[in-house]
Amino acid sequence: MAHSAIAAPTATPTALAADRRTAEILDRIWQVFATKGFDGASMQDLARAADMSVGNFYRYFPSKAAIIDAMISRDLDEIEQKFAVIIDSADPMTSLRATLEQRISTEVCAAEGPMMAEITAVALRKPEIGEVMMRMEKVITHYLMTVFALATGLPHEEVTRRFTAHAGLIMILVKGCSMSPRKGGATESDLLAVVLRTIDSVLAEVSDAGLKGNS
Amino acid sequence: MAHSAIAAPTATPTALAADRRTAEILDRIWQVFATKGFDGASMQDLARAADMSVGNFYRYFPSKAAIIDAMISRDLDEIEQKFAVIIDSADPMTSLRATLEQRISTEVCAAEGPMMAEITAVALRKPEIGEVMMRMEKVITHYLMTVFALATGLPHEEVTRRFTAHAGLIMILVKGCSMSPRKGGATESDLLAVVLRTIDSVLAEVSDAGLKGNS
DNA sequence: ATCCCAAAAATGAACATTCATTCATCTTTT
DNA sequence: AAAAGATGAATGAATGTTCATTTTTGGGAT
Repeated sequence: MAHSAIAAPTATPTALAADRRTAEILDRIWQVFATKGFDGASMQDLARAADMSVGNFYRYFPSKAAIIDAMISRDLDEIEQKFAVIIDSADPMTSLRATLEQRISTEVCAAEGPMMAEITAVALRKPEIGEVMMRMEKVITHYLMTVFALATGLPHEEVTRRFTAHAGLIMILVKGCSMSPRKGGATESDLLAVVLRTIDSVLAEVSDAGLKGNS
Repeated sequence: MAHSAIAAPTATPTALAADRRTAEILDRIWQVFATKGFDGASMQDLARAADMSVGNFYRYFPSKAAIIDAMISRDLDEIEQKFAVIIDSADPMTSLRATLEQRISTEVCAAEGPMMAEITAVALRKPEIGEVMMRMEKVITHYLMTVFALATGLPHEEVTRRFTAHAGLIMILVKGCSMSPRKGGATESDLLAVVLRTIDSVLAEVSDAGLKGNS
């Protein structure tokens, strides 16, 4: 019943084409969700935004939940790519910090905050989507643990035991920044600075554990 | 056009009765919003939850936005009462910390997180509600500044200049906690501890500014 | 190149619901 | 009995979903 709307990349070229098509559709409709909300956006709205007929739209997304599902999967793909770069870098911790700073300060698009807020709200309301979101946070946490393990030299298991909550705090901060009401376009620079300092202190705490443990 | 759904308490006894009535209605319907969302909840849903006819319901709330408006005003009233206690206490900073800890760790109701998430999402989507929410955050910030001023002995104006961003961070943390997905019922205690430690360090930073400035 | 055709993609009208909003009417209060 | 409170059926517009039909695509045979 609960299946990913974006199929895992199989060998079939048709499947790849379909994936590209759904990705293109997502590009066109995500703003509708951001501006009208999950229930506020009608299937006809979405179909029109995707520039296709209603009937055809149903061929790609049988429900709104499937769309959110696909969007989250897609975000996750982006995040995984970024983590791959971070983990491959010479200094993963510094690289992570840089990525987080960019994520916080850059307003990728004015509609990204509302989108994140909407997904968060829906996740708390609909269990099916809540699970998808939780999976995403689990994966992100896992990557963070990998970075922490690399940076401290501690075993992955110990890092997980000690710093999972730190990962949770970081995710709250990043989310909170993108969802904070923007006036001139970006989050107020003062708030941004304080949040960034907080992130630094969280990361420093992790790094310190590595120094002490490896003495 | 933009008016508060809960009228300011006038001298008329009728107005007081009306306020009590709307408050009672809010008590009955806020769960509907939390479980179905802003657009997902229909007027008939809300009227049924309020235990009255649809037509009568419109007499109290001419629109959904008016309901959210009233809910925010009501939350603000609660918050103002808490701040009144904090400011009157012997050690406002410690009292603030205690209140924040309670706010973070207590799950007042299972539906409060979804409600907060929903309001946040709607605020970013509908400008009319965004303004109301911003007013609320402005007021909260003002109260925090008052506490900070009391605790540091610094003038209100200087505190505002230096620590408004700190207030923003605190609000992000509190919001983030109530909106983080709960598994067993409350937020994971580990995450809670880390968040509380962060709040402590933010408050400590403010207090330190007082010690240095008053030397 | 050309023709053919089956599979896939795309259409949009149609149907049954549901929703927001109104209002003539009834009931309670003062 | 006047005023305020409360009712719920009625209306018209929107919405989710389906499906019979049309269009496009891709590739094998001529």
